[in-house]
Amino acid sequence: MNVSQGTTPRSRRERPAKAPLTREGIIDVALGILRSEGLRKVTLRRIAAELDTGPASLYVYIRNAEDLHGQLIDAFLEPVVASAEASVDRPSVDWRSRIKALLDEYRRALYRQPELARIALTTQLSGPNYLMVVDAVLGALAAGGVPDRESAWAVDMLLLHATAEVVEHAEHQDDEGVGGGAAQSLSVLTSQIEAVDGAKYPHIARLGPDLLSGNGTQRNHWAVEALLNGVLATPRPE
Amino acid sequence: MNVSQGTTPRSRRERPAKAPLTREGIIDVALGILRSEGLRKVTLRRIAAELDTGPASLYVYIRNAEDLHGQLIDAFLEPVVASAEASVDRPSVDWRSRIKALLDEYRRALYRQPELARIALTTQLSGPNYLMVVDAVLGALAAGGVPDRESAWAVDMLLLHATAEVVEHAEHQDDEGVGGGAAQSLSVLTSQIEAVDGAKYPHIARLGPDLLSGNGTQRNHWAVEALLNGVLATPRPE
DNA sequence: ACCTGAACACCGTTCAAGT
DNA sequence: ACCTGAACACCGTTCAAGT
Repeated sequence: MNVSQGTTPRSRRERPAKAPLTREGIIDVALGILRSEGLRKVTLRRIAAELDTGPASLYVYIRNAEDLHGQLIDAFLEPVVASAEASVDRPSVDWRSRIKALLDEYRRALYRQPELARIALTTQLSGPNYLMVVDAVLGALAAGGVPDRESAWAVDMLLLHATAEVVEHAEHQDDEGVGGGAAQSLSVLTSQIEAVDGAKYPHIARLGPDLLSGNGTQRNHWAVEALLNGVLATPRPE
Repeated sequence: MNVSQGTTPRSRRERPAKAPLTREGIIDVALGILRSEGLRKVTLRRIAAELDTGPASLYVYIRNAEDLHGQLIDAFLEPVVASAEASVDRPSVDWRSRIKALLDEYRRALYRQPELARIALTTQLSGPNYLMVVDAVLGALAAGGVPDRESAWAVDMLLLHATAEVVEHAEHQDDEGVGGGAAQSLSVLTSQIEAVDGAKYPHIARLGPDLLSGNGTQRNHWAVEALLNGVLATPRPE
């Protein structure tokens, strides 16, 4: 039961405070809203309301809204770390497969909340889970015989590529029309490319719809493979 | 002179309409605000005010705010196209150098307005200038002997990497403290990495500050080199 | 068809005042 | 030191009503 029809005006003490007013409590509430309603609803006003206070109170614990959003990413990276730790126990697995699995898991985690991927790109990540992912990738690169000098720059490329891919290909939340959105935009894109002026854009016209071929996983596995081959073949200057 | 102290209330017809109420006029005004005050100020309300009307009027010509923001990118890509066309006239230049120059120019254009880079990542670009950049990269890849099948996927990787790099490394506009922001955050990062727990993150600890070595151009040229080597060495599956 | 005033339903952040 | 009410200065979008 517990259905309350008609809002009591100004009922300030309906429930006990869900969480204490601490940094952790604030992040907890933010994660709850994020999981149930998406990042767009994770606003300072909303969090404050959930904690039965005003938005001004949060500024004792957080610097600003972006600071808070950045904190949320690390929590979403937990499953990636879990799978990374599992893979360390099985070092027999090919190092390339290990990196691919790691990055697949990383992308999967971000796809769960693609708005976070955009934030991951702009804010400097330094949470424990993110560091663990970086460390795991470095470990696999070392196992594959990639020298440290090149690994140092390669890990950035690999994670940057994975993050950007999510940002680019995530469903730009439609709020409506759940099915077919991606498929439709693909067909729109295909006809756009087929209609391209061959005189102005000869190479696009020549390749045509093959520019859009393959699914996400296929393209990504090829991309990672190419990235690794390139890293192995390209010494860092001087 | 022309100093008007004290605002006349409701002075609706102070100046003649700056631009006609058309899609082009709207984009023109938006570009003006973008160049002089940054993307954050390019709001529908602000544009409408500049056109002496209300924000509701804009919805006859644009679908929504994101639609408008997407339109602005192509204008910023104009210098890239100019340099691309110049390089086509000098096909003697090494194809790798041509791609590097193209991507340098592309990144430079986005760095002028890094907020646009973020939008470039999320919205499906199909403006004439963007298509021209894609075509130029494809042309250079073909000149380098990269097979069409691989070029089709490689062009995406190259531009995705370039765009993401801008999003990641752009000064997160401080609104204050113009100088030293990047340098300071680098030193903060360096000390963070030096303080990392070697037991938990052995690989990060081993590489240490070398993870952050090199400047943007050095890292980017190496990244493009590695990307190209990888693309040349990695056939697309089946 | 095009345009608009006004409203709706919100934002993040600051600050003086309280405890 | 911590917390708050209230204000400041905004947003994008919708819609009934006008022309």
